[in-house]
Amino acid sequence: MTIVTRFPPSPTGYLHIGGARTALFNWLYARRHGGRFVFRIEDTDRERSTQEAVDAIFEGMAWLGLDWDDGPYYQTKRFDRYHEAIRRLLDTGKAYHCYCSRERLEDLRNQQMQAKEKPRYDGHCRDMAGPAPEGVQPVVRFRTPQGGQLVVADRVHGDVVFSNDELDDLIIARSDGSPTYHLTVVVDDIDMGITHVIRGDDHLNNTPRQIHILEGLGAQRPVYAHVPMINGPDGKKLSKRHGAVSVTQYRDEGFLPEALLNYLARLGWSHGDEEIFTLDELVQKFDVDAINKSAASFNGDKLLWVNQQYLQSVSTARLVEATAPFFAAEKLDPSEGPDLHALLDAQRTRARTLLEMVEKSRPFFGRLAVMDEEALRKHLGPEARPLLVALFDALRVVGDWNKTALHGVVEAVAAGAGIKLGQVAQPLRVAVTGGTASPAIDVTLELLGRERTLARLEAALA
RNA sequence: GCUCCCUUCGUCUAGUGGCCCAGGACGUCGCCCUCUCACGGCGAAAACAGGGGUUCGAGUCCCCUAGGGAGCGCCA
Repeated sequence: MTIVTRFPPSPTGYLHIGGARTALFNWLYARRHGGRFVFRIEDTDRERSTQEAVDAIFEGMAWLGLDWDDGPYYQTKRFDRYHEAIRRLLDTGKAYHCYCSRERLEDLRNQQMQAKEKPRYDGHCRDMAGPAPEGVQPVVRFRTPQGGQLVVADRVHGDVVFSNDELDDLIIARSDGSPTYHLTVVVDDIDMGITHVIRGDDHLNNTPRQIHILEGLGAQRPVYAHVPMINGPDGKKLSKRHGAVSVTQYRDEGFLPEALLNYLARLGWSHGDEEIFTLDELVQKFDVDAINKSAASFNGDKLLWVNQQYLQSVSTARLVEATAPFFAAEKLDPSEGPDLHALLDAQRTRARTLLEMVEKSRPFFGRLAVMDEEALRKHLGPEARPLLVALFDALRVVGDWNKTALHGVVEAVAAGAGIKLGQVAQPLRVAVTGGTASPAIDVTLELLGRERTLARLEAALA
């Protein structure tokens, strides 16, 4: 049997962290088993669905590299199928027309709430005999079996039993004839041959209703796996006030998609003590049975660490490619600086994001815009002058401008002055980069190049 | 309110009755490396929500309590 999973976002906003993880799990599961991953847009809520949101979701999926084998399907283009299903349910007596007014429903609801009961439809029209009321556009309700229980065999939660009496006869078609959510998902999942439904556990309570409809339509139940939610760092529901929730925000902040994916995979899922997984490893090792049951809190520090791990291990070519947008955003022209490969290799252990990597590379471009005042005071006082002069003279005559030669020069100047390497490296560093932190001094000088180094030393002396 | 779900260090988690006076990772702190910042190495503090059972033995099984979450819409 081919395994078919799906990701069905409703386009009411960007692709967020939680959705991305759900998509990832479905994608991984399909890839792992050589199955198919279907992508579907649940846009039946025309009030809230927007084209911008559809585009944003595509953008997020593309950046993450989560591709699908089937779709995208749009529910708004599948109304014929939904009407057909509703018709069939009506014809087989598994659904019925309900003429109750919204007012009656509202009153019923209030009464039940007041009596501290669970609000649910009372089945008023369930067995209505006689002619239909005049001038009322009815809704269609599903006839939920009464009595007995339904057990959802969930791959992460185990068997969850619901008593049918807790469920009421839900509306599957509105009075304007349009289908509602529970009906559309079920019809879609049947039509698209979905074998595994992996989704947030906020849907666990909805599952028995959907199973009833599904079986009412004569279909086989898929395998269900309800994964725990992702909360904000404070353990509360993830929202904008927690900072970045959209995956494209992470892209813009300088995270590598593979790092985000790695981090997300480890939220609610684990494989022994392993932390870093390549995508291939994830595909190989991911399994819904290893998903845990409790909600996870999003931890930005750990994401930063994971990203840093990737920054350190990724190829230099990848770094060049990935930092390009950030150089542009920071208004730095890579062609006006040192060899990019060498630069990025020197910075890769010093940054946790691509953005940070580029920001820290600023001294290697153009002229020194900002100088760290405190560093200047501390390292470039009058006593540093003779040192800088010696450095300038020695550096000016360096033949081959490379790390080894430069290291020799700095060492020689230190020896000449009878001081430690650090005592000359630090003033030099400040003079030449404007700050106290940079790659090793010889590497820094090499990256800067002869011209820039000498010019800055001269400026510092003046 | 009713129903369902969840509960191991601050956080992500390992753990499927004895291998656990609970392991790894992030973060924190200390030390080492070191020309700075980092990387890296070593080490420390830090948890089985509480209470009852079952068992020779419970983080692991059962029950209760507490706390958290979700669902209960002519939203998805």
